[in-house]
Amino acid sequence: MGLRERNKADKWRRIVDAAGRLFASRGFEATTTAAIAEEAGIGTGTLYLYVTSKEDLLLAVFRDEVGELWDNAFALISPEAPVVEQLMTAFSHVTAYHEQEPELTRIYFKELMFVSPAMRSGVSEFMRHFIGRFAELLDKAKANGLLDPEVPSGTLAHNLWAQYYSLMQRRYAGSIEPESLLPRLQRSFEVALWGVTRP
Amino acid sequence: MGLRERNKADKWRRIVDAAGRLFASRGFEATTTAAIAEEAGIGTGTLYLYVTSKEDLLLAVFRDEVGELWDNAFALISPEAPVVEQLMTAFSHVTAYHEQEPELTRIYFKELMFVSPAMRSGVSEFMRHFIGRFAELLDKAKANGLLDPEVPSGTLAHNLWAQYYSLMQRRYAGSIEPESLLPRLQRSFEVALWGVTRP
Amino acid sequence: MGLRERNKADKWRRIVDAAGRLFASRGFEATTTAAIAEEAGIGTGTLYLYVTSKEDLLLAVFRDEVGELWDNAFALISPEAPVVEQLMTAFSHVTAYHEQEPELTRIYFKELMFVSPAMRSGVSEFMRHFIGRFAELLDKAKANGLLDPEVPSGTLAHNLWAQYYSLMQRRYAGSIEPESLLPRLQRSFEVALWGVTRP
Amino acid sequence: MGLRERNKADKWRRIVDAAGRLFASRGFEATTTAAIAEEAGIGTGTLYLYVTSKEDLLLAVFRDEVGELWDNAFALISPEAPVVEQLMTAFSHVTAYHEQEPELTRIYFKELMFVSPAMRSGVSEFMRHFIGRFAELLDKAKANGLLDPEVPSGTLAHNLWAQYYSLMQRRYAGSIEPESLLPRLQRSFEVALWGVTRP
DNA sequence: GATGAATGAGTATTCATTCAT
DNA sequence: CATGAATGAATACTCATTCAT
Repeated sequence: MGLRERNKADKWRRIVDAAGRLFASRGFEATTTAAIAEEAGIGTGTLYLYVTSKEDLLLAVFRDEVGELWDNAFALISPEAPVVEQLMTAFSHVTAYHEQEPELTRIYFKELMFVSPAMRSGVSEFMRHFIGRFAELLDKAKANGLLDPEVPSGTLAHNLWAQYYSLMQRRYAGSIEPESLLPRLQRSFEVALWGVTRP
Repeated sequence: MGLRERNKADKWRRIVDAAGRLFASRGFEATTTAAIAEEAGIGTGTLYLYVTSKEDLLLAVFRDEVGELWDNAFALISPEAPVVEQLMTAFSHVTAYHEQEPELTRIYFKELMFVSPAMRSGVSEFMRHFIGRFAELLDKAKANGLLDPEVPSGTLAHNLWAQYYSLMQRRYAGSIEPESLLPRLQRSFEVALWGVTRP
Repeated sequence: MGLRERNKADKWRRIVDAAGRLFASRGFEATTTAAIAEEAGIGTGTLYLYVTSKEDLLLAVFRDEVGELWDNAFALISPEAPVVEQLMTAFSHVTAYHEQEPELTRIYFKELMFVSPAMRSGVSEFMRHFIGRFAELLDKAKANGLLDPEVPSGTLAHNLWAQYYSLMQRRYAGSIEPESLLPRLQRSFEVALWGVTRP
Repeated sequence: MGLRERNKADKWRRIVDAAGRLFASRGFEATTTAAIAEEAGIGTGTLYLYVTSKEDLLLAVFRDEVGELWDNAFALISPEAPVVEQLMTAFSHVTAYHEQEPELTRIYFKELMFVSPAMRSGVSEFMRHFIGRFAELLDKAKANGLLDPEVPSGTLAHNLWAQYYSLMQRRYAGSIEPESLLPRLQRSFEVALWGVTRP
């Protein structure tokens, strides 16, 4: 990596960090691109050499933070544990993290679903990736005799994700209390897997 | 009903109809409250004798239209049919209707989840009501021997609703194609009910 | 006074009291006529049977409160005291009272000077009246040998009033500190009367 | 002065001129910021790179116009003339000018006294500056034997200014006739200086 | 006398994005 | 590569007042 490239990578880091900090403390709309540029120590115009829009910047922050978060979450799973336990291990790690930055999380769930066409695929891809990893998890569970081998892993993974997503949306829209999130999630999973898990 | 009351009810109808029409054709943000008032044939200030905000108006339109829609959808169900078929009868009625007004539907799924605190309970209540009706449907299915009586109806109803909601959000965010909506929904339901339906 | 008249006088009292209370606590612009009507226990339209405008109402409150205030202030004066002392007796009574309701006082000095043509004479008359009483006070002082008999009482009274008014405006515009008001006023009067008072 | 700086100074001039013209012809409230921007040949947003609010703009116009006006007024004074004559020379110049733009003058006296906290110091400073110049004038008069050296120049200057200000407010509130302004002012000054001027 | 439903005018300001330098 | 001055679109909501009942 040359000096120029290192310089560029460094700026990119400063931008993503600055944006994350500001979004978390002020909210998405209340954060101006000028403030982000200043916090990152660059000119307002320079920002647009790195991203195409403010939304794009949010996506970058999201991918950076939440991608790593899920990677860590998957690493915690014991493939021999009962399926619901496996799921809860991963999801409770993620929700615990999100609870530390409720404002930023709120933004993710509010802004990221209805995003401009250009960004849409970025979000979809992200989700597809992790839904895919859940499908793999389910396949492994089948191999370990923990799950009915007949049930389609892909669709089941989608369903589980939808359960999670729905609950998180309601949580961060303010419709359900923080403390009821995990119990509800566990019950959702238990019911979703009712009749297909093998002792 | 006295003259004044009839007059008031009539104005309310004109307002909700006008708002629905305009939201559907121009979108939520692009529709000005002044345009709604004009379309309804009242003064701009009069609008606020009936509604506390533009958001409140959207909620009114939603309740008015979608409430009836779901009432009709439930009326179509044959309680003796297999559970997935029952579900698909109701949901396909609803989705078919929504496909006729994609812009308005998009607004519902985009705007109505993250609504200001004052309106939040209105939305939650609406959903809880229809999720409750699905729970009743499941209870009946249990009584008819179509469903494992052990599985908790309430949580299962929530799960099914989350499946629907998730798919609709992706559909109207532009992430999945219209024609794949119903097949995906059916597969979701089949998997969600896997191992708990009784022939 | 017949029952009807008493009723009317009673309502008028309730209106002026309500308006005074609300102006003092919320400010002039922030107080709606509807709120005043409610506080007074009458209908919104009824208000306009007693006043012609919100401004008119402010003037009524002003006359009611400040008229009595100045009457009391003049009653405190000892005509044999040195002129500056006489003045300070009256003015310090008035300013002390005003300091208890700074918001309302602010409104008087901000709103009442530039009032719509219809109300203008009401305000002018009020001031002329009390300036006239100061002129009388000065005439008495001349008779008592406390003041140069050559100096025109009317113009001098106007000057003293202008000194007071100017200081009060600055005080309630926030340009000078409360505690410096009286010392400044006294110095102003001393200089205004420099060379014309007789020991 | 570089090109960019000249460009900026030029824009600032165009803005202040445009605002002054529009305020004078339409009034303060009736003048929209959009109209000012258009008249100045800049974008509506650009205005706010030069000014923090519409009120701030009014203050700028005031300082620009009235500051120069008073500077010219002081230049006309002959320090050897009797004090009242010196004062009238300056004040009559100012009032004559103001009479040419009564609407703008009305705005100054109505809006500028009760201004938002952020702007307050700007107004105070302006007045203090010119009151200070009157104090100097009085000091010179003392040196020339025209004024009792005992009387405090600062307070007397404040008093004279209050006389002027009070009369102007009444004039532009519509309470006194244009033609009576100068005679009243002269009488006010004569009485204010009664017993302290030396032949 | 009393009511209160209806009216409708009216605008400062922000900020994502661009592009000339 | 980097900058930051310039742009301009875009609108919900309040509330004093009236007048039909």
